[in-house]
Amino acid sequence: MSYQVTIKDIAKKLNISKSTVSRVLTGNPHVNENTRRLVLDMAKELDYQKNIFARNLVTHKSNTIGIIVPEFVTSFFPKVIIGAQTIAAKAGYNTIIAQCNENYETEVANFNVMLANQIEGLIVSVTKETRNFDHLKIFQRKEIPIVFFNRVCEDMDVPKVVVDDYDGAFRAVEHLIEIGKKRIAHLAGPDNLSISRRRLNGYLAALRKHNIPVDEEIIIPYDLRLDKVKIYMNYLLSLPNPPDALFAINDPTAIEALQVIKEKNLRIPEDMAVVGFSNDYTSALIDPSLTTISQPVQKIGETAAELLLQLINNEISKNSLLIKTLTTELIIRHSTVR
Amino acid sequence: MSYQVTIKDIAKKLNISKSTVSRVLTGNPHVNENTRRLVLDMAKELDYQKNIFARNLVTHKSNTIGIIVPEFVTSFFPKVIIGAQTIAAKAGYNTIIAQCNENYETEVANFNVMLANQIEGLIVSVTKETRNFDHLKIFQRKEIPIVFFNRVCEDMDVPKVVVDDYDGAFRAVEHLIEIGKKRIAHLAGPDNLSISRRRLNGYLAALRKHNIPVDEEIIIPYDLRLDKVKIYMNYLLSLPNPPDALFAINDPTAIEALQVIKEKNLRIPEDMAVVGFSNDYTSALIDPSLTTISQPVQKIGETAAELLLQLINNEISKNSLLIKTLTTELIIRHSTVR
DNA sequence: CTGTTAGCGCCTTCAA
DNA sequence: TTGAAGGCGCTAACAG
Repeated sequence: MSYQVTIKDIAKKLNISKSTVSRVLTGNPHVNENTRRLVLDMAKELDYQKNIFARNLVTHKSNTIGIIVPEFVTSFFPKVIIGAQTIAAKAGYNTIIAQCNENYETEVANFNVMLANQIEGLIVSVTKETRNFDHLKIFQRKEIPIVFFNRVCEDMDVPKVVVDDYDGAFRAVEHLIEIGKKRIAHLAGPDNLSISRRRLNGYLAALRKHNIPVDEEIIIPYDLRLDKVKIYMNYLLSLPNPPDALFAINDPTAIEALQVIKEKNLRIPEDMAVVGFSNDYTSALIDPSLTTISQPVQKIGETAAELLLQLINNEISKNSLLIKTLTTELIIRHSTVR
Repeated sequence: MSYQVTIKDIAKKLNISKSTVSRVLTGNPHVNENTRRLVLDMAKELDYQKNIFARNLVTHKSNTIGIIVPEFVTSFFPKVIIGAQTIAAKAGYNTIIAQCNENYETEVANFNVMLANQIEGLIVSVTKETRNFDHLKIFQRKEIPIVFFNRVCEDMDVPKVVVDDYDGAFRAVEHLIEIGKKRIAHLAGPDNLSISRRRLNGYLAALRKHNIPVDEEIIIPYDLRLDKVKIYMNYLLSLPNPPDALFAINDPTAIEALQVIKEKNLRIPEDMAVVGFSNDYTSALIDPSLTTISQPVQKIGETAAELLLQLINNEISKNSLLIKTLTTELIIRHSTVR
């Protein structure tokens, strides 16, 4: 690391005390307007950059928040990050980003990185493997505020930003019913993720509302590993009484399913209609284009960051069981309507 | 920020000196095996976490590298980051990630964030707007090593990780020629990006090798704003002598182009064959699937990080004009071959 | 092998 | 309005 200009250097050059220089640089008002100018000019001239490590050490503040996401492959989480980072930056906060490759161990490791960096608050969406939340509880013990989004831990008493998965799923399935489908399968997510459960419940509610019998045989929870989709679709399509529609937990799953259906030369949507969830970039482009539920991705990140900053600044109580639910939108495309 | 356990606390509890505790914690070998155990146990018991700000302050090392990417929307850059982060983590380095929304001002701001965080090295791919590189030169002046990847600044004398764009483009175009195409258009990138120029050169070389005349009329550089693709495609297709194939600078561009061609009810690949570059997630899924050049995405990140760590550790000279060129692969799909 | 000491660069009393 | 001094938590000599 090369030499860095310090407050001492500025003080020496100007032949004044370090404390005066420091006052100017911290925005302390009790400084002569003249000396302030002098210091500021000199700081600029020397290209002074505050040593944040020294500042953090003495102020016990890191001015940094963390974001931990389960993966980086779909565009969903990166877009959420953009939203969160924008808000954080406006408030003068740095952001540390970590992704977990959908791996629990990595998640725990990332939490420790956050701890080591003394972040003032954390925005999290957990991996699909995460069933144990002890690593999160350390943050609560240390009173570092946390905000969940998307994949939340419902048992934990912290603010969450979610979309109305129940309602989205409900409308997705109701749409399938409205176009005349009678036997709707569901490729569900792992039930440790609350989004899986909420979407499943929306699915069930829509069936019930329209007096369609629920058949456990065609409700398949899986671990979101896309290579499994083919197996489950083959199973569904080989049933004596196969489904005429599919509601998939998310778009990648739906897209995988579409490939299998196409390989079998079944007609979409006549033989099998498909709805996904998320409105991924790809969904509008594939053939047939995918009917799906879109989420306000960037807004999710913004909302989470706003919430977190309020918690950090004690503008809202850490214990307030705050859940921000954003709305979704049904986007109808050719996988359900020709 | 809540109370943090310090070396002092451990020392007090064990009634030994702080320096001994510190020795244990920094891996200094000159410590009695017995006291070492004692300290380690107590550290664990108290859940001690080293204050990295204090450590960084005194060691003048941040143990952190930075990665700046132009955008976060396509999966390319996030995947590169995964690769880089893996290598960095193995070497005990933290990673700070910043993305620029393809915006020059944001890029400059992000460079300052990196500076403020005293990163020991930086991995960068610049935005499509970046034509001025002064913000990079500050790093050279401070002797903070930089490694470029993908979108590099060729004038700067720093190591770079690229794929063989020239060769990839060459093979893409040669493939079009081999399937019988005679008039191949090119939607090129902005010429401030070297990848644009290298891919253009590969295109030109392939034409020349096969004695196909170069027609400037059907070589269109554009600013990578996808909404423009429609305009350019309409132009190309309305020419009195329209092209029978297209080589697009990247997959998103090619995919946009496919949409336009399909809307016009032209046959792909008979009337118009298309090749992209990158092998994005979507490319295999759209209809027709897109022939493209795939890049070893994660490997790019890994290579960049390895290079950077070597520079940081002075294992290679900062001035060595090092360019790592990774190879690409032609992936033939239905947009060129039925 | 262990303890003492002196800072790293900054902020913040306290006194002038 | 300014200066001097102490300390944040840690590391790294220097003694012993």
